Amino acid sequence: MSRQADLRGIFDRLLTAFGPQGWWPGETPFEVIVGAVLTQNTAWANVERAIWNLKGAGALELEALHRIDAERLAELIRPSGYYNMKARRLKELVRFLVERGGIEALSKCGTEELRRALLGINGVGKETADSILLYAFNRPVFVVDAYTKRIFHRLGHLKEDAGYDDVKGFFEERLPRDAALYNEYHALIVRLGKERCRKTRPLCRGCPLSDLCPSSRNKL
DNA sequence: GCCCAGGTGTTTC
DNA sequence: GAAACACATGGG
Repeated sequence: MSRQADLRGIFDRLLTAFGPQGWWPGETPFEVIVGAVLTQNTAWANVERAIWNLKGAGALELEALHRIDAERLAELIRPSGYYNMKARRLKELVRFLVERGGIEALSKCGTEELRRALLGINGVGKETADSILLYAFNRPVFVVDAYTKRIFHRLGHLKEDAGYDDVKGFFEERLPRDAALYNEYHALIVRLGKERCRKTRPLCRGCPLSDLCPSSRNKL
C-alpha cells in the first residue's frame, strides 16, 4: 500500500463520470438470485437472453423453477453458457430456497448466517453469495470481482496475492456499512472495468479517469 | 480464428 | 493450499 486509499473519492469520481448504474438489473429478488448464477464468468448480454427465455416459459418463479426438469432448464438457459452446470446449480439453489420457506422467510436470517448457508450450496461461491446478499437481500456486503482486484491492485492499494475476503475487508473497513453505497460502488467498478480504452487513444489522453484505467497496457 | 466475459468445483501436485 | 483444468455461449 503505497498511499492511503481514498475510496470515497474514487467512488465520487466514478459516479460523476458514469452516473447511477441502477443495479441489479432484475425486477424481483428471485430474478436477482437467478441472474447471479447465470452471470458467473459470462457476459451480461448472454444472461439477458437466458432470462428472457425463462420468462417466456413462465419459469422465472421459485415454484416453477423448483418443478422444472434440469434438462429443460438447461435448454432455456443455453445462451448464458455452461448451461448444464448452471442448470444443476440453479436447481440446488432453488431447492435450498424452497426448503427454507422462501426468500421472505430467509430475509429474517442474520447476514453472516445467511452467507454461510449460501456458501454451503454447490455452485454458490463467495462472489455469488455476496451478490445475492447485497442485491437480493439488501445487506451491506461488499461484492468483490476480478475487476475490483485488478483495478485496486493496479492503484497500489492491494497486494498481488490478496484473497477474496482480504479485498472485501479492505473496502468494508474503509467505507460506512451502507448497502446503497456498496450497491452503486460495485456496479461502478464493473462499469469501469468494462470500459476499454480505444486503440486509437491508447493512453486515454484527456480521459478524467485515466489514472483508474484497468487496462494493463495503459500504465501511466 | 482468438480472446474475453459481473466464477466455481474438482483434480493434481 | 495453490495451480491447472473443465465448464460453453456470443460479441468484438
